[in-house]
Amino acid sequence: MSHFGRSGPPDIADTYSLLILNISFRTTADDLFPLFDKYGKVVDIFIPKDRRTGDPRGFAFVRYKYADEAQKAVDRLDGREVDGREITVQFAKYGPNAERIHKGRIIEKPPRGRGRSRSRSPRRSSRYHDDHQEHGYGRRSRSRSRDRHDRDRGYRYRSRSRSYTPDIDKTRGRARYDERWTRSRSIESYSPRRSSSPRRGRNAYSRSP
DNA sequence: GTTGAGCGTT
Repeated sequence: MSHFGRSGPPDIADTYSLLILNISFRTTADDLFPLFDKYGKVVDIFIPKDRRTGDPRGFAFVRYKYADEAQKAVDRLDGREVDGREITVQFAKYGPNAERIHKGRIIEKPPRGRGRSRSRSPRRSSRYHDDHQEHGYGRRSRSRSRDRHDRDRGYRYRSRSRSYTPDIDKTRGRARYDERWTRSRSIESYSPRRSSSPRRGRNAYSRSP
């Protein structure tokens, strides 16, 4: 039975979330359920996936009903070999709503609105500190190897390409692909400034020695 | 067919 995550989170009121890292990309909740359920009562299992490609990111969340069972599972399944890879089991640090989690359990949010003294000065101290954070999405690259793969292919392709005739066939195929991408990109974000630099392209006409 | 630091939903 794999009705996990089929209808969203069932109940995260009194449940302890565990984070499973270093799992195989093909590992599913069904594969982890019998493993974690053996050490305790598993309430729900969720494996986040990429919304663009839809591929799993390589980690899963297992929610236990009791903390003692979760702790045991961490101590037991942590470092276990699953699907040929060693998985890492530990308590979740953050929550689904970006909330803090203590010992795998979500900390209740503080009541807002009522009881808040608005008579206080509007000046805040943590504001400046938070501002120091980087505004850009400097997150870790999900797959740096994949990028390298693409780049490597391009590099090899360029180095290998030394003829003029066979390029036509490939150029045509690539042109169509680029057109499709250009159309998609035009809708998302259009940069007229960029297009207004045809000179650069001509200037960058570097001849291969 | 692949990859490998990290923190979450139809």
